[in-house]
Amino acid sequence: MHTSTVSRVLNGDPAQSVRPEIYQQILAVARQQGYRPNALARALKQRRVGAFAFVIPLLRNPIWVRLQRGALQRAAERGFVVMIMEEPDDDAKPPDSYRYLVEESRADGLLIATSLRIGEHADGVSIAPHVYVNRRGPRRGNNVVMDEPGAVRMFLDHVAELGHRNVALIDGPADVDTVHRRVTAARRICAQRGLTVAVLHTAATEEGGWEAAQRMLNNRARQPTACAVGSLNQLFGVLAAFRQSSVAVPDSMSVVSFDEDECLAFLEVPVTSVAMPLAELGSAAVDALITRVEGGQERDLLVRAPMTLVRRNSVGLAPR
Amino acid sequence: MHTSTVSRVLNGDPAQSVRPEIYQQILAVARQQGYRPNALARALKQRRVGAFAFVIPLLRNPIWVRLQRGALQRAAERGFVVMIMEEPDDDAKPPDSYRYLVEESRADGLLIATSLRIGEHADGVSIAPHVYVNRRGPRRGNNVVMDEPGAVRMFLDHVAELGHRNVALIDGPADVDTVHRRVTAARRICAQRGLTVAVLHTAATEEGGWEAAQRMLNNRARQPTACAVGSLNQLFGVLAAFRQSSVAVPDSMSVVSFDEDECLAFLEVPVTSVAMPLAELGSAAVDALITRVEGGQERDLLVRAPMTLVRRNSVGLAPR
DNA sequence: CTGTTAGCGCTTTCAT
DNA sequence: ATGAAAGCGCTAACAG
Repeated sequence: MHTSTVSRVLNGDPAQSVRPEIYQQILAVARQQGYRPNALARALKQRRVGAFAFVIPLLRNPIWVRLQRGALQRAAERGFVVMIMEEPDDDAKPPDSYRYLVEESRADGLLIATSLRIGEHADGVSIAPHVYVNRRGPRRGNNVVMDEPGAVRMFLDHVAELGHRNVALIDGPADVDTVHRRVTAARRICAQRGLTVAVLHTAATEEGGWEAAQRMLNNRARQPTACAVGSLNQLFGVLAAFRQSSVAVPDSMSVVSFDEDECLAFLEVPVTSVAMPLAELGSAAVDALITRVEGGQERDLLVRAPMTLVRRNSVGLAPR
Repeated sequence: MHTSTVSRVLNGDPAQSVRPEIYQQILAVARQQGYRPNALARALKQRRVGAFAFVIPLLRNPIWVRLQRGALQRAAERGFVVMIMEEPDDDAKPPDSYRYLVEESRADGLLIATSLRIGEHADGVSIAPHVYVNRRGPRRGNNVVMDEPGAVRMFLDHVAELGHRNVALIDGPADVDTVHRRVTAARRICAQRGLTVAVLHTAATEEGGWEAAQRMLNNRARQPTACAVGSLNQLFGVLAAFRQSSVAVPDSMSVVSFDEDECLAFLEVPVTSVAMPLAELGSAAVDALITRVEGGQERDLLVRAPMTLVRRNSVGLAPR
């Protein structure tokens, strides 16, 4: 009287055709012996591992942990484990290179959040179920992103209301997808409202922020009075540059960060930020991937969870 | 002429008893068809998955990514994949609760870097191969840690040389193992040298750092003139508190961080830090775990890679 | 209701 | 030097 019956009981077979006494007995013995079904054997049979691989750039940027957290939690809820694969920030491999995880059936699908650049992707992951997180891949239907234009609008609404007419956007390299979307949105919205916007692309590091801020300050024409900064790391550089050049925040320059982090509240001038729904992005991506794995409808996803403007002290009235 | 032969060829069977022509042919076909052995089936047979689980607290603290990076890279070099398991910082589960990953044979072993507190651990993981990373577990032989006393000494040497006699240590809760080791070392070394040391335990957050710094400043007796701070997050709070109380850094107070991060160079007063060998810690932990999985000698490990004092501007001569 | 059987894709004796 | 066969631990289809 065995193994298959046990299997049925432990998996709660829908056709619950097991005598209650046996049922209880099996459960009891299993619990008592601390029995664990071997996930490998099960996966081998069912052709489904119950695991995803999440490819992320290992950056010193707290936003990724929020994203990870959202994804890990949702995956756990839905019975999947997630293995994080590092993408070294320097020499980034094409997303393609993680396909092997699915081919070896170590993973059922791929969550891809590399620092992928536009046009950089060979269309190679297509065979394996995958979803691009916070980036758009080569094909429609596999992308889940946040409302970057909405974030930009939130920044512009806030500073325009305080009288700013000349703004700047300090952000990462132009070919990074998120950056591209923010920049495009900024240009469009500013054009509509008759604001001028300076866009400064630079490395997503403290050093990069410092350099871009210098560049902005040295440009004589139409000095911006408000600027938004793409990442927390850049923000430190930007603030340092302003400090060094004695540009007072917010009196001469208003500053908004697109990365929210608690440390912002403790800086010399607490910095206002736009808090994006990163955890929701992570969980939405997992849901989307599960849908794909189960053969569901492919479609691009815009995470609609609300963003919020976290008002601190780095934004003020436009000078003069 | 089949499957077993193919297996032999692809695994480079030591008893290389395959005719060269067949050998080449198999290799060619395999490459051409993009054949990937199914890791599951192999694992099932060999009773070894080629995967580790790394249990990490998902904190907004960049030190973890360095540790992760070290571990992931080393694991990849040695043919293992690593899945990161989140340990929610609030309600931390006992390390025991990840044993199931090994029992289900999803992982060959566990790297445990939870915010484990002293005495909190049921001795439950013992069955599964595991290694405590940057923390000491209940049993000897499974711990790999860094030289925290060395870091403390580096701080004390540096400030003592500049004439400081009263120092403080602002760090996490007393029952966190790393904190415990730093505090013990600080007390011992200070006693030896006739320095006084104030120890302030607090939450490992900006808020915690702020609170502890206030507490330190409000204590009338023997004001410290130099303090070390356990984590980057706390550091922001500490600096904010000093700023608010008009305590000049480094003129009235020297500050050293035990977390190194590039952003420290861009703060209003660039902060000196002790840079710990975190990547080496990660890779050493992986090596140790592989040793255990392969049934090798168990022993505690102290990562000996050099620490360095990153001198910036937050440390000065003792006042008066 | 429950036991028997086959097979997931691979490695590993054991024969040839 | 290679093929045949068994089996890792599980699930699913089929008998009884």
